[in-house]
Amino acid sequence: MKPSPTLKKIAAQLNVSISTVSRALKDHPDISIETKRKINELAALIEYDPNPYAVNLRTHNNKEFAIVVPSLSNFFYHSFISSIEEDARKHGYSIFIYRSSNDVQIELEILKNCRLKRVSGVFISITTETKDIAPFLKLDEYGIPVIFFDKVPAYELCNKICIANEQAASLAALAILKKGSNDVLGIFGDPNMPITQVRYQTFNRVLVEGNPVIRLQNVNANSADEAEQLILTMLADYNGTYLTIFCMSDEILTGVMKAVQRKGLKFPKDIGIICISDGMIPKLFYPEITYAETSGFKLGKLALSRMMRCIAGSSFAQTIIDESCLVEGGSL
Amino acid sequence: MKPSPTLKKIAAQLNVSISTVSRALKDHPDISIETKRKINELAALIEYDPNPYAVNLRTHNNKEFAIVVPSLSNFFYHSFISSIEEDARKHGYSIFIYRSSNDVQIELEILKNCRLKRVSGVFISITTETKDIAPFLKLDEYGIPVIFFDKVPAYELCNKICIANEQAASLAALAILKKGSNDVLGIFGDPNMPITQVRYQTFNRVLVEGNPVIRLQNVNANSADEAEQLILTMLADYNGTYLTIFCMSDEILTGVMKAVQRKGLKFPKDIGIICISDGMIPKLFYPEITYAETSGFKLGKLALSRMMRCIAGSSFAQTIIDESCLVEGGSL
DNA sequence: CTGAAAGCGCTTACAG
DNA sequence: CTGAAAGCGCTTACAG
Repeated sequence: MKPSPTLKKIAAQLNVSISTVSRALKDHPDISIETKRKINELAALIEYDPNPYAVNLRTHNNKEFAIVVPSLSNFFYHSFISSIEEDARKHGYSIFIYRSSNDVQIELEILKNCRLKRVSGVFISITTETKDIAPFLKLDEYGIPVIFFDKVPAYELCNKICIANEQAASLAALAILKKGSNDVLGIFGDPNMPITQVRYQTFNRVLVEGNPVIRLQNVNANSADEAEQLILTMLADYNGTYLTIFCMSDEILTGVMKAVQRKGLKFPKDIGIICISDGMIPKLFYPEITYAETSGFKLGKLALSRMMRCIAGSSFAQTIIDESCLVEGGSL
Repeated sequence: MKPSPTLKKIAAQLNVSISTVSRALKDHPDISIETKRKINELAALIEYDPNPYAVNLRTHNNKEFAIVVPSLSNFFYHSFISSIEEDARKHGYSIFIYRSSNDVQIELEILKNCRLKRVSGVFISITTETKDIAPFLKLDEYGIPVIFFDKVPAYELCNKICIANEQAASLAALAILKKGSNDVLGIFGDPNMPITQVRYQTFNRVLVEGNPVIRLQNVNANSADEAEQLILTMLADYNGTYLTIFCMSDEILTGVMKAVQRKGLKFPKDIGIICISDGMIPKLFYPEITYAETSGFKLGKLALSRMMRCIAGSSFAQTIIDESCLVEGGSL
């Protein structure tokens, strides 16, 4: 195991003090040009680079962000991570990835880890069970900014970057109204999750406001498989051309598409489909599925720029809502 | 910004030396039970945790792995990352994520970063342009084990965890032979990539060995869109029931499925499809696509266990090839 | 323009 | 059983 070059070694070789080497390498104005030249030359030659642990011990400044998500097998989070990574690298930051597995206990451990490592900032999508805001405030006390994204706490005095759930649900409802569909089936995820509630309420409200006599039915499914079974059962005798299905998420869509394909239904002829999605799954089908977009990528950009402002000193808590938009496929 | 608790503060409050506190907290046998009790109590109370930067400066042991991949928008890498993260956390390790964007220059920067941070180990899937093995050997000189996975260098004296490309291609070919198909279209990615070459050669060899009079055509596509256009053109007049298509990757499959859906072809009746995949995309369709499995998840498990052995002192270079297996859908 | 010294928070060989 | 001291590799206020 090769020892790393240090200031000490450079100093010894050039018969100057460690202080001088340190200053020369950071281009301190006090040091003479000639000394700087000599030192920089040798440093380049032996590939000196400061030990970040020693630096951090003095300056408390590493360049590391942590991203904490409930799950890693999720396209939305991937594009968020991907988006952050891209910009972070440009700013010289490295990224820690942590997964809470939607477990509050693990989440706490991770937060502690972030605190111990004195990361420069934390991006987190909290678990569905997270009620206690204290551990986050604690990070703040240690000067570590926390940016919540996607799944955010109700607590107001914090930085949140959210998907426009209401807008997305509303856009989907409006698209259905515009299409003139009179029979609508809404399929939603876990009814206890705030995101489900918001999407459910908005979708229903907009739809009924727009068409008071619409025939609207809503169901819940906790997995793609459940959604598939539900649709198969509900459409057992279906051979019409009138129904429009709204899928709250990619997971639901996946199950619904399985059922629709199994029954050999064609859209938009036999059945209409619209969903809220990041866009990856909808584009796998032909015709592509029409969706209201929730972009992890755009969310990442917003989150990072908010983070950089926090690091620059802004202590102002802010909630930013990313705009959604309708992406038309041929499924409606 | 709250100052962190330190050994010094504990020592001062209890009128003992810093050394004693340090030893007590790590349950050193020298320290009396009573002293340990007092110290541990106070430490727990003020939530003391050692500063990892100070520890590292002394012990050169952080618990951090880096994962470097060419791209983050890739299901295979995600399941690899997800797999590593899971086990790493259990061992107390944190994960840095780096993306090279398939750019050698960025890859070099990342490797340097890993060296400076003295990570405990690096998992890397190299860029298609990476020729120079020196930067990796350098990490090794600094005592940082490198585990290559998926895209690995030709160089022999290193640890590689590979997908069973030959086996997967062979399994796909055998499945087609078993099915008795006489007309086969193989669609492959970038012909300059070793992975393409291996899959191409094996697939063709096994198929022709098994059925010397088989009608076999091969084409290349560099993207899903290109694959879609290719198929649309080639199948412009197709209305038979004889063709079987082999897709080398998820990306190719995505394009092919677009075309197949567009033309309204049913499998397995009108057309047969088989691919090499991690399994996510094939399961979105009905019937599900039959595929030879390449599991990022299993690869991750293998890579991590190899890494742990390297850290434990094994300097033995080893190439491990993950087994593939055929997952039957209804597309063949 | 340069250096000696203190200190960041820890660990550990040495001494008692 | 406990402590003083050296040192990991750096930065920076102070002195000259």
